[in-house]
Amino acid sequence: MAKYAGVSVTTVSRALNGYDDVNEGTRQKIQKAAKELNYRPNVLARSLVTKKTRTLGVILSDINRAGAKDAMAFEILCGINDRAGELDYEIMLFSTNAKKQMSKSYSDLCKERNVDGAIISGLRVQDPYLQEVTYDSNFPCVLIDIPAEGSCLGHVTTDNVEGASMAVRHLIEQGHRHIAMINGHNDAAVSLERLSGYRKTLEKHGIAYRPELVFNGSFSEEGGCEAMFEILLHHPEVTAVFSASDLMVLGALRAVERSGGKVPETISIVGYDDIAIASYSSPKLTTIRQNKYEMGYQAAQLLVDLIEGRPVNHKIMLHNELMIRESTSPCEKP
Amino acid sequence: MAKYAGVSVTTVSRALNGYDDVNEGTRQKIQKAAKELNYRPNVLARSLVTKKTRTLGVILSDINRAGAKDAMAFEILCGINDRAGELDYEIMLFSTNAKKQMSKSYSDLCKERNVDGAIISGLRVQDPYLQEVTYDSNFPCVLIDIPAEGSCLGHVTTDNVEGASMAVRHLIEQGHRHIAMINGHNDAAVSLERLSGYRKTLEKHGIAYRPELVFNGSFSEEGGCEAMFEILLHHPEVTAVFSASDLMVLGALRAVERSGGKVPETISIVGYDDIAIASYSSPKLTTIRQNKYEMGYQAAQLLVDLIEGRPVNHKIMLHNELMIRESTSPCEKP
DNA sequence: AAAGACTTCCAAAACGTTTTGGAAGAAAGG
DNA sequence: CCTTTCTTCCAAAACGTTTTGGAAGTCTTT
Repeated sequence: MAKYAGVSVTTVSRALNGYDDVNEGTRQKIQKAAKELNYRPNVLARSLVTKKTRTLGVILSDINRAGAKDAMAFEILCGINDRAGELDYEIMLFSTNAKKQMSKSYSDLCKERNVDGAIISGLRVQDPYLQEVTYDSNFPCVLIDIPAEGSCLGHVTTDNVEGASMAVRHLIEQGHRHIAMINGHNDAAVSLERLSGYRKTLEKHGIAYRPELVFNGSFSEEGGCEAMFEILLHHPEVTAVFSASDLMVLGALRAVERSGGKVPETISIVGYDDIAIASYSSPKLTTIRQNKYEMGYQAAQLLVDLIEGRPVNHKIMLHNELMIRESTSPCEKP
Repeated sequence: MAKYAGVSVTTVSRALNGYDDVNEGTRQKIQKAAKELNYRPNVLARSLVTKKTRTLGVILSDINRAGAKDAMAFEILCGINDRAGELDYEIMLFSTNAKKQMSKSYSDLCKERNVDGAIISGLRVQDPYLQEVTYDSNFPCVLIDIPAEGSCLGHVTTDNVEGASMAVRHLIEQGHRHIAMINGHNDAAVSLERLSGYRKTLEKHGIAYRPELVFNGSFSEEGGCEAMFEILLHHPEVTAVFSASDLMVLGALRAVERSGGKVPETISIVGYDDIAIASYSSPKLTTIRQNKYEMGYQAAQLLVDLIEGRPVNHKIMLHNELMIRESTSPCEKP
């Protein structure tokens, strides 16, 4: 390329990168040559010297066969992808199968592949690999729904306390007084926050918080189903349920149906997330809508800001929205 | 690292890469040093000389906000991700926003980022960028649902003729004789194949193929809704519809409901894809299940085989499966 | 003891860029 | 005409590996 244009490689580099110590005529000549040869600078070589790859690592633990139902991870990914594209960054998706998990941690992956930073979602709060990544305090990292502090760390989440509040307030406004909760697992920050919102709102409206009405549904359809059976069996006074995820509601729906009940007539349910299925199921789910796309979009923006050393707000909290559909109705018990 | 271990960089490289011209004692010493320093070889530098990045480019046109409903792209991605992980390849996701689309084509992206090969899905058959990638006949490339031939090209698809046949045969067996079809757009190979299967099966059972009963729903919910209105309005004799995608069925369902009909009582519908929503909608969709995960999985395997120069079957065709659920029933018109 | 065959190591080149520190020539100022 | 200051270019170093082509030492064979 340099020979073809009749100049040194230095000049090619400086011409193409817009430095001003190159004659406009020469620049033209070089650009013409570049076009003729369909020349693309080799990013590997460039990155080797600049130490920048313009690549974002993305670690999404729930990229797997099962995750397709609630396409949460996918929507987040779409947001990341769009913003990264706009900012001219590429995305490297890190898988981590069981085999590799042992030998190569995420931080090794990031280091080896030289990504400029990483977005992490879906990991349990206690995940050892999470610690590893975030303790290397010089590696820019944005966590989704996982609290963290550090100069190179970012945190994107939604207001789960507010979300849970809206859900429970909606049920209370419909006249419900005995409201159970199906929660996820305790290794998720969002579970604790949603529980707190549930409790706070109950108490604010003069309803005693009863721990025995909170069940663990481990964020799965199966878990939601089992939890709902528990509720129906042991707590017949319950007329409404707040679930920490729509997927668990889908399971709960099955439990209600099998026990001869009907949603929302015999029991009202409000979910969380607003997954795609929520507006097509029967009944359509009343739920708290999280803007997953926006979470990804903001995460990408935050990460790039972090990488490029701009001052940032380390924590971004998005608002949720109550979507009233068909799975809730006024309480009919006196 | 080399100094720390007291040997040359050459020896470090050869020791860590398992060459046999290094003394076992030295190897141990080097491995110990590597562990102590938490040394990871720089993939950029390595790739610069080996010309291999162990990275797969993935170009999924429908990675966007709208694509979340039918998470087809996502399931394919999961399959790719899993197999790539097993084979120790990483994945680079290529976004291509409108702005970039003009200046940088996919093949430029692939070349610049030095991926070893690419998997392409969701592009229209006529896409100019597609031509570009596939005409560079030395770049390993696997296309999903896009036919192509070439020594470095692979093609993964499902048997769409068979799938459409199963759908239509199911309707015929239920006694339906007037069967319309809602097809996608003509820039998708699968549309043509499914149409062919529809037509063939009709004729095989002595039912005349009527082109005016085939509508374009452009693979969208909205398109499916409009197509269904057309059918209801202008072809009251139709008692069953075969749709080339579940998403279009979702739209069609709305049209039927708004016109006062009922699925499957007044009209039977069978869809295609078996998206997640299909088994939760009301009624649950009878549909042709495509194993999207497997498509991605196979595509990744095929691409790696191509990259590593193994002999391959350039075309992989997966079978589909008829999922009978609630959107079809025996024909009630005489 | 010399020659040959192994074993074990390394220096140097190469990969394709960016960056650094000038150099050569032209223009400007005295 | 001699300095000084721009303008425009380039040679060389650097990035961190792998690969190539030996070199030194050791062991075997004659």
